[in-house]
Amino acid sequence: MAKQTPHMLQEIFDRLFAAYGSQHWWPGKTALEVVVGAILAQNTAWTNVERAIANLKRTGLLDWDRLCAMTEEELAELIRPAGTFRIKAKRLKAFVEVLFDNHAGSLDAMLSGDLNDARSRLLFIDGIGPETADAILLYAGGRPTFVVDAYTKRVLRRHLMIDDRADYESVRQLFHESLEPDTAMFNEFHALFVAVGKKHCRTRARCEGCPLASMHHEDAI
DNA sequence: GACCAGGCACATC
DNA sequence: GATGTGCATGGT
Repeated sequence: MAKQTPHMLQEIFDRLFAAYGSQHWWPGKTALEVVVGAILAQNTAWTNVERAIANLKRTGLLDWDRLCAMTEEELAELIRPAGTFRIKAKRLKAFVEVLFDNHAGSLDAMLSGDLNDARSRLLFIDGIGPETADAILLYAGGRPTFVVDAYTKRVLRRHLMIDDRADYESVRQLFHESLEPDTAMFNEFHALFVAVGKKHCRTRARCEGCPLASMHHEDAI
């Protein structure tokens, strides 16, 4: 890991924000929708997640009590467009079960308290891995935890800031050691990684005009 | 018709 | 502890 990493992360953020501005991810949506979206989005294109959420809204089932009451099979059928729907139905039910059994149905209670404790509680739920846990904590709970996704790794890898096989926790650690915890900034930073990743770092042919182009760079994927 | 998309759990070596 | 595989839809 490069020693100048702290400054580089700040510089990357500054450059991306200057280039793309505020991304407004998950704006104006409820915490419930964020949680459902985070689980449905696993290894799935966001357009498919939106179809599934639209199905839940249309039938009036995008509601904690309704989700708790319905069967896994009914839920699976509604979220089918999101793909891996049987697995995701089980995961949503697992989340809702913990929410009601351990936190009296209060998402606020579930996501509050010591950040590491709250994170551990989420990770203990079947189907909630590190990225989904961090997405829920950051976007639904407003907690300052960094969400490391495929784009984040790809961009950092491409700019020689991480080893190609760096695991999730080590990359997250990098952000938490290098930057002051700041919910709004972490939110923005994650979205900016997706923006630059989609536009420039997906293939080697797209480096033209990349805001990070003059930074240390690896041409190979 | 591959290949990918805002992963995760589980099996196996 | 690292690597491989199933899950499954819709877009490119």
